[in-house]
Amino acid sequence: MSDDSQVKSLARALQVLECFSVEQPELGPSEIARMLGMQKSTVYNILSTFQKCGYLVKNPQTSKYYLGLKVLHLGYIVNSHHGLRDMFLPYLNRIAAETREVCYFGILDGSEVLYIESTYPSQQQQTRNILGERAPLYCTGLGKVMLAYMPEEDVERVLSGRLKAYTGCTLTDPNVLRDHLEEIRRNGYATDNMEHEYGIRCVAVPVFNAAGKVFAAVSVSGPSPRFDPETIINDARIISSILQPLQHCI
Amino acid sequence: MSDDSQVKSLARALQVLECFSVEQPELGPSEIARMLGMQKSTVYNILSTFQKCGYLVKNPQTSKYYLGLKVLHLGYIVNSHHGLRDMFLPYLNRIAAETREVCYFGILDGSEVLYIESTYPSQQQQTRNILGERAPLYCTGLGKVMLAYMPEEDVERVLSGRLKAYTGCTLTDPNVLRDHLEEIRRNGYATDNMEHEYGIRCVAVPVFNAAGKVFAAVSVSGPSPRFDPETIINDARIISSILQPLQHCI
DNA sequence: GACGGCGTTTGGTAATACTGAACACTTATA
DNA sequence: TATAAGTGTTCAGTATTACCAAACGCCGTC
Repeated sequence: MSDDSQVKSLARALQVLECFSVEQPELGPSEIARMLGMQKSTVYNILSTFQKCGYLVKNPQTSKYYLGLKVLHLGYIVNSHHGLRDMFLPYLNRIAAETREVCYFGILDGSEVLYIESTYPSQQQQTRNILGERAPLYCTGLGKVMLAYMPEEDVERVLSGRLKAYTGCTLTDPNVLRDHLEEIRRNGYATDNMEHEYGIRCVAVPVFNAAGKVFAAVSVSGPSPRFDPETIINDARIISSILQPLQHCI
Repeated sequence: MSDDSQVKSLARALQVLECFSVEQPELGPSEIARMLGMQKSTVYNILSTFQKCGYLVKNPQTSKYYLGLKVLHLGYIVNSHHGLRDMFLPYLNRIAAETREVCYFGILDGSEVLYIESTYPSQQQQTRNILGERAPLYCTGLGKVMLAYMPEEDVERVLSGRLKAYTGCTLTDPNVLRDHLEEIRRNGYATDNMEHEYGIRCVAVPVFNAAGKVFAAVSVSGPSPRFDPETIINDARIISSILQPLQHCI
């Protein structure tokens, strides 16, 4: 595992690939070279190789590059291998229908929530793809409920990191958060009181694997006025009962 | 664009990445080295670099590698950039509900259909993720209806390729297919009479971009007995009318 | 206990990826 | 209109480094 057993040019190339984002889906050699402090021509060679292999596509209008459809296929293999989405989707649909709220399914990936799927109470309703989106653990319902059931050392690593305040409601004091996690464990579910986004409240329930460790969570969320204490308890109960057959079996 | 302006080590590394598939989601250095005719230690270095960057994960049980969650994020960016899934999903939900059949949405990618999304008539119904799956053009409803509206030279390139018979119903004679495409253009929709999978029939309608070129298609499919001639015409009409607002606007 | 499989480590050399400058081109400023 | 600053692209030389090959330790089986 020594550093010189790594292919440095590949690591550099992957850095280039990671410059592409939702905010900046199209980039040229100069932009990337500036972002990474690399040579323009070096970036160019990397880009044109990715293009030749189908991972990047060149926009002939702008001469810039964007991520190609080939990466979708890789994502498909991942999903198929994990199989989580397919396994959970029918349950998520039921949760959205019975709570009449938008339902989210996310898994624990390092110190972030990785969103896998969302479902909606009505089929006609406008929806959007969230696969691949990420959010912090400490300020989202999904994240906090996973944090509450994670090993202490992992929790401390998260709490000792930067706790950015996304809204005025975000809990950024590690001590307050520790007490809050204790309360979540008592309740068996977490709430998100507009800690990540203004006006959005949510209720989240953990999902445990066969080894008894939390690895995912399911939430319903919506406009804050709808989420009074009674609704929250009721929704948590609905989610828990629907997810029951999936607990401790993966 | 000469071949030596490419980063060869990157191209090799991407070859390694492409060895992973739905059928073989977990691979070790020896297996990959055999598949590609490369040196075992070379592959090992590439694998461990991908691992360090998060694109591969090592299974500690087997010491083999599998695709990590990071590639999902790249897929998310692609989707967000293209935005097709989000744009089409509400319409696909309506199509599934009104035809009471499973609805598929695929786009043209080279000489294949790339499936983007599927929707189901009932929300509770079991469903599966198809994003990233691919199928040939000449023997699927989605593929044939796109083929019917593609430029002649592209059609000929597909027809001159290998036309594998997936079932006894698959059309493998280029001349028969040419006539068949003419018929599809007359009808405005394509049918798939168990040409790709036994027992499955389907109806597919093309989607055109602002430049008037076909770039995607939508189909409904199901068990063959349900698809009598009358139902087919009716379903085609339903799909066309629901998709109407999306035609020629992308 | 020898063999064959695996993933991993190592050193030396031949391949090659990066540097840096120049190119052709567009856009915007003077 | 001329200049300047930006872009993507090309090219040669050099210093990096990625690959080859063999050996390692480990786990099975024969």
